[in-house]
Amino acid sequence: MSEGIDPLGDRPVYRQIADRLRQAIVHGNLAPGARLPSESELIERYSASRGTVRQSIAVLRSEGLIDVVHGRGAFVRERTPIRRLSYDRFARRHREAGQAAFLAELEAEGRKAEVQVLHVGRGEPDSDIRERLQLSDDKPVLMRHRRYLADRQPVEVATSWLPLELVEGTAIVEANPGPGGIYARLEDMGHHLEHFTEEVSARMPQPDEARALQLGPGVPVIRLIRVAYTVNDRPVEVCDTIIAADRYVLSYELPGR
Amino acid sequence: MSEGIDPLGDRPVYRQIADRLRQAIVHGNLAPGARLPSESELIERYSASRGTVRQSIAVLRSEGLIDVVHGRGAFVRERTPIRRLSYDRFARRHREAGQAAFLAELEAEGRKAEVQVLHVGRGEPDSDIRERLQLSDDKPVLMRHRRYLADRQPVEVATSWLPLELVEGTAIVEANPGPGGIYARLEDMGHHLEHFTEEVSARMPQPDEARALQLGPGVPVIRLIRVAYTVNDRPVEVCDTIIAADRYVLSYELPGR
DNA sequence: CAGTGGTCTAGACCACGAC
DNA sequence: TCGTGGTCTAGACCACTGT
Repeated sequence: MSEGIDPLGDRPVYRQIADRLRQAIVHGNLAPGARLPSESELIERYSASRGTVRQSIAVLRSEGLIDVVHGRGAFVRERTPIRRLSYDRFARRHREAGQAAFLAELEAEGRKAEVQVLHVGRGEPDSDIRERLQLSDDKPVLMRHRRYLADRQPVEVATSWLPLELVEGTAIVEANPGPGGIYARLEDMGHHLEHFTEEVSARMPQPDEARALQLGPGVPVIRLIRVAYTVNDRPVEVCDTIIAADRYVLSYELPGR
Repeated sequence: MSEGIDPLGDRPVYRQIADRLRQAIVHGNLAPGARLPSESELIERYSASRGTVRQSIAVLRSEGLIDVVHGRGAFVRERTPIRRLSYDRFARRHREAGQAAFLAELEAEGRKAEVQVLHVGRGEPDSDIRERLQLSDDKPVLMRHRRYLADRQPVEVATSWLPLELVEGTAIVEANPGPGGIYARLEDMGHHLEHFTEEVSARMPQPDEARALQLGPGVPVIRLIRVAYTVNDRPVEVCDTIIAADRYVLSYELPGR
């Protein structure tokens, strides 16, 4: 029973099988959460070898369409747009209310937010980060590395870099910088944050990122590099964030002129 | 010669091989453009079967680290941040200068920009697009589908949706809407564009997107949904853009308060 | 032509999950 | 225990790239 597969066609068998399964998924014949036919079933249905069938499964995996669980089977992944970052994320009123951006956002949605401070101390940023900080090579830099969870699921890891001479001896070098986070502390110190820039790109995760964010295969990450500027366009912080792309939507507002 | 691979370890052999190769890539021992050892070489070096070696190559492929060319070999992918969208992308002065945003940007960088209008006509948007347009189901919608190239390489495909009753009989329903693009035409008609929102997410491409953008495996896409508003927060256009993530960086500016 | 990667097969053993 | 997917092997034939 070749079931409409053409072993002699231009398109390889494993792709033809993947096409069939993909069709079923996007057309809803296989709903989110549904189990795909097992490998044995596919072998029989398409008269293909196990290797070929597994290759077709790998295609759908790399497309992020399914999750495969050892001993259970392959399942259509749930399509969840989930959350969004707002463009007024860094409004001063949030800092004054004693809420760091992440906590404020999630609390507004009734979610449980958690911040894990993984490391705080002197660090050596990549040259492009240092460049954004406009800091010469001999100046020491503070690194703050942390992970953010929403409803116990990791959603992003972030690394902040600040000139050490600016923050030495303040709460910013502590694991817990106090209410409102480090931006509130910078404001306390008279460093008013005038504007921010954000650069957004996307790529596949590195293995350590996939681990830290518990990413399934076929899930990319969004990389967000934010620079916080005080008066005179002086950069005071660079924050390098890796976001699980299946759990986030970023939202921005742009002026028309 | 197992070359330090442990066939009995917890970590599967193919992953151990992938780890070695990845190390060489990120540490620069294998520079961008360099050729990886051939499958035969890896088989010998690690005393593994061809299947296992190919599995390790597949890992690096799915991570977007290498490109494999039939008959030639596997090559370390070039890391090219390339271009960036600016936050003043929709400044009115560009429209007045008769330049649509994409063309203006690339020209400023000395690149060759091209726009291919693939389809213009009535279309049926998804319900979430219609929702963003704030248009009831019975109202007809104009669809403009196009592809953008930079230096002959496709970088994004975009689909714009506009209320048909707003644009019927204007240049906006033509393949070529004239200097400054459709935003300039909307302004001509008195629809001043006051602000825009952009939602950014990322995922792996669907097969048709991979084809249209000539994406290699392991390259995600950025999805950008922009809504253009005229006075009274009235949405006049929704633009749904799929961007090759290895060719773009998006750049935004945020106020501090 | 030789060397490369692309596809496919048939079989083996292992590890996980559910009953 | 049985069915599931995870890993690995040895071999085959094909298609593309370069000389």
